[in-house]
Amino acid sequence: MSWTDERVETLKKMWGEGQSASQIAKELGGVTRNAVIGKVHRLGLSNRTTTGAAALKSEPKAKPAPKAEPKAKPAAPKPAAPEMKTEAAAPPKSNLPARKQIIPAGQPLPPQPSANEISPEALAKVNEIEKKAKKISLMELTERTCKWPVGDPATEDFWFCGLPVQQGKPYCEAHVGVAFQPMSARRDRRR
DNA sequence: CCCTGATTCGC
DNA sequence: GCGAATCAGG
Repeated sequence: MSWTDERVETLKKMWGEGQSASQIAKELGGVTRNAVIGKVHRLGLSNRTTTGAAALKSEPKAKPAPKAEPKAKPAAPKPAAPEMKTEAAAPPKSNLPARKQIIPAGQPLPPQPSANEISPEALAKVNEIEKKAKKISLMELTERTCKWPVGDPATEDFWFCGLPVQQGKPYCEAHVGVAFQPMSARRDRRR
């Protein structure tokens, strides 16, 4: 595949929208995110309002002893970028009255702190995402699917969240929220 | 581990 | 010009 005007346009458009290089690559097809990034650079359009996870803190560090720089590099074209918006990829969401008491717990899973000392927000979030849950079965679990169990294992109404996990954690972001409590009220009862 | 962009360098 | 490999950071 080559960079036709069309493809370049799509690239520019998406990049401008804050899409990640991998997403753009996926969209275009036939190219990898590396190719996209490479092109982006060659095109001159680079830094936008840094996307999502990576490359946020890349700040040109002042060199402590920059005396060995015979090359003159006065040109520093840096037209101020009025774009100061952060990534805004919020999918439209509709609210539905949450139901109560979900997040049961299979058995060997999340330590549930009295199911009420949990951040109301976290709970709300869980209810919210459970509607989006992929509802996968035990065998469909992979290293990167949320392993949060929902429903009663003894029922047909049982499934695992299955959403993309939070990096490192076994659950998706929402479930991580209720699974890993900051530990506060529940002090050590053993001492 | 997964993801992100940045750079390098052989083609 | 292109992009895989590699790097750097979250």
